[in-house]
Amino acid sequence: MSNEQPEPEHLHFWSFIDHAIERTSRELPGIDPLAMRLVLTLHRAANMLVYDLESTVHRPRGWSWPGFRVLFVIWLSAPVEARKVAELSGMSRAAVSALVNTLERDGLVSKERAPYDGRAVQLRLTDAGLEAITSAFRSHNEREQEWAGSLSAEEQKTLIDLLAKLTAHSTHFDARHRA
Amino acid sequence: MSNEQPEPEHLHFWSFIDHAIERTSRELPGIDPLAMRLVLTLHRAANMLVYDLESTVHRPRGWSWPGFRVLFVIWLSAPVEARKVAELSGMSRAAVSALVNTLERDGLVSKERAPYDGRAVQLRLTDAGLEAITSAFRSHNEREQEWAGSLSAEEQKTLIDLLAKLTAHSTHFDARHRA
DNA sequence: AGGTTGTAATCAAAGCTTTGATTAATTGGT
DNA sequence: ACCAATTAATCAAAGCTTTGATTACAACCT
Repeated sequence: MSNEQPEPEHLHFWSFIDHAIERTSRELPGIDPLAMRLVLTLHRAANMLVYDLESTVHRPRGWSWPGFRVLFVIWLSAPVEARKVAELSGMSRAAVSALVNTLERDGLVSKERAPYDGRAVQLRLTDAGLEAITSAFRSHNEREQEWAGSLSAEEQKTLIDLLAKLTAHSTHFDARHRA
Repeated sequence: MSNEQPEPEHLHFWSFIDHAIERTSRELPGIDPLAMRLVLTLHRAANMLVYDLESTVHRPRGWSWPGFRVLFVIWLSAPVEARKVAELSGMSRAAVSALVNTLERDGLVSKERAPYDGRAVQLRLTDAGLEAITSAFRSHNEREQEWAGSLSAEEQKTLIDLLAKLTAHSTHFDARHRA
């Protein structure tokens, strides 16, 4: 395995996946290049999407993508326990706890002890939080439409079905998940 | 918009996307539910994949997914400037700078000033870094095969093509990207 | 009632990421 | 030769995330 390829100038963002697959499957036996391309492509697509939505929709409003996700879940299920927000959003409980602190500091979320269980905390949106999430959500969905518009409705459905199948089957080989 | 739905106990990870789409498209006119489902499904699939790979392959070896990504890029393009690593991996230059510091501290990467440009830094793997990345990459690809195995080869190709189309077309509506 | 076990939330330490500012070196125009 | 504009890397501050430990409360069992 040589580290002395002298021409990384010829590598670019769009060609790197091809290069990586060519190089690794040539040099390492037993690699599955299709699985590798699937994971690299999926990760890159999600990253680009998140970066674009965060920088065009959320940061200009003064908040983050994780903050949006938490507000979104609380909006659709309030009053809701912090534990549930973690489950629904796919975050850890500690991450939700930290995030809710900043959202509470910014006046978007209110927190109070559950009357039926002294351990649990119930979360709700404040009026400002409700105003913020509905406005941001519209803008967010407009941007989602820009992205989805790359594909026909049929293609979008196919993509959704394949992704759903991928995640559904992850339960068949004991994929690790949070909590 | 009522926040007083009293039964978030009936919401669960797998049904939340359906609930969110039903609720938002009922209450907010002009929302595109298909675009929304596409983005939610894509984000969730990528998150689950990353979480599983990181917790089964990388953390047990004592490193992180971002560390793996940087080692991977350096492996396939060394000697390479930090700026190029940022471009190829889709990270910011500052993130690469910070990450390379920890990889250097851990003895996996070496850093030296480029002879032809006093600003640039050239990165290479150390022997330990090369050993680490080849071993981790095999294990990583085995896990990728578990995930990809949920789909037939034809389905995998279709999924890759649709994701590639999505990202390729992102250039047509001035999607924001790093650097 | 008392004690064990389990669960919700939070804390602590470490790491990654972001934006914006700073430093240093190169390039290009005059 | 000189000065302005770029460019590479890094720094600084703030925020998010992770794992593992801690605190507080609840449930169960005898």
